[in-house]
Amino acid sequence: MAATPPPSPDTQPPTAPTTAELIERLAGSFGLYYGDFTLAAATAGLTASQAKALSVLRGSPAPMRALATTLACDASNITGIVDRLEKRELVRREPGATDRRVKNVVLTELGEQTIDTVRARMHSTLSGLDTLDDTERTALYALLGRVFPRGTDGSESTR
Amino acid sequence: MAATPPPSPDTQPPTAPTTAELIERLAGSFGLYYGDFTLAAATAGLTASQAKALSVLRGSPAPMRALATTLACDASNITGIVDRLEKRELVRREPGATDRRVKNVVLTELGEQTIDTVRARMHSTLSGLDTLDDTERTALYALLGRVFPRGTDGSESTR
DNA sequence: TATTGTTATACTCTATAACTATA
DNA sequence: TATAGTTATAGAGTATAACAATA
Repeated sequence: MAATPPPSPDTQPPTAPTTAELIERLAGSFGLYYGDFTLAAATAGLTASQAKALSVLRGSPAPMRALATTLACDASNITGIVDRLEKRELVRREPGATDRRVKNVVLTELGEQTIDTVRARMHSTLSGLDTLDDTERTALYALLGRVFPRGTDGSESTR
Repeated sequence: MAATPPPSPDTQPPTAPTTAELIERLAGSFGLYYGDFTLAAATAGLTASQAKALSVLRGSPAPMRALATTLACDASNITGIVDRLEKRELVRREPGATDRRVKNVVLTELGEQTIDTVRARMHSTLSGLDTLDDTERTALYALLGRVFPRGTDGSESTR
C-alpha cells in the first residue's frame, strides 16, 4: 500500500459524520486494532491477554491483585495467566516485601525482550501514525481523550 | 484546534504526542471501548462475540462462511456461536437459495430488538461523541481512517 | 477437486465459589 | 474479619484436523 497519497480509501461523508457513523468507525477501528494486536502477540507465541499482562508489567512489577484490576478481570484468572507466563520464563513471582500474602510479578529479561518485540511489531503495523503531522497527532490524542474520558491508560477502565 | 479547553482530565503533553504516546492512548481507548462493549453485551445476556455477530447480521443476513470471515475467526467457531444464538431464538438458519451447502443466518425479531438494545447502550456510554462539534467529528473520523486504512467496517480486517 | 458446514479435540480466557495463609 | 492468592468448576471462544454433503 502507498504511503498515503490519495489520503484515504475511506468512505468519507460529505458532511460531518453522525454519532452513529462515528461509533461504526470506532467499532471498525477497534476491531482492526484488536486483530493487529492479537497477531503481533501470536507472532511471539502469546495470546492477547498474555501480551497485555506483559505490557502492563513492562512499566513496573505488580502484585497479582493489581494485575487483575488493571487487566479488568477476576483475580482467579491471573493465577493461570501468570502460571503460563512463568512456565515460559517470561515472568517471575517474587515474595512481597512487607505483606507475606502478596506476590509481585516481575518481568524477566526474556519477558522484556518478548513484549518489546510485540510492541515493535505494533509500531510498524500502525505505521499510519507516522504520517500524521503535529497538529493531527495532537488532535487525535485529544479527541480520544474526549471520547474516553477515563484512565485511557487503563487504570480506571476496570469498571 | 484548541476547541478543547480544559474539560478533559487527560494527560495532555505540552507538545505533540509521540507515536509511542499515541499508541498508548489508542491501546487505552480500545481497552475502554472493549470493556464498554462487553458490558453492554452482557446487559443483554450476550458475550462480546455474540453481540458482534448479531451486529453484523443487523446489516443483512449472511452465510456461515461470510460470518466467519467478517468476525475474523475460523469457520468452525461460527457453528457454536450460531448454535447458542439460535437456541435463544435470536437468529435462524435458513437454507441457501441456490447452493444447498449454504446456510444463511438471519436475525429474528427478538434478535433485532436485542442488538438494538446493546447499540443504544453503547450510544449512551459513548456520550462523549455528542460533545464533538462538526469539525471535531470530521477530524476524528478522518484520522481513524488514516490510522486504520482498511475496511474500517471490518470487511478486510479478517485474516 | 474444491467448498460449506459440522464435529471432535485441545487450549485459553472468563466468572463464581470455596479454600489457605496471612493480616 | 478482611484480604491475597489459589483451586475447582463450568461456560465460552479459538484453532486444527477430519468428515459428509454438495458443487
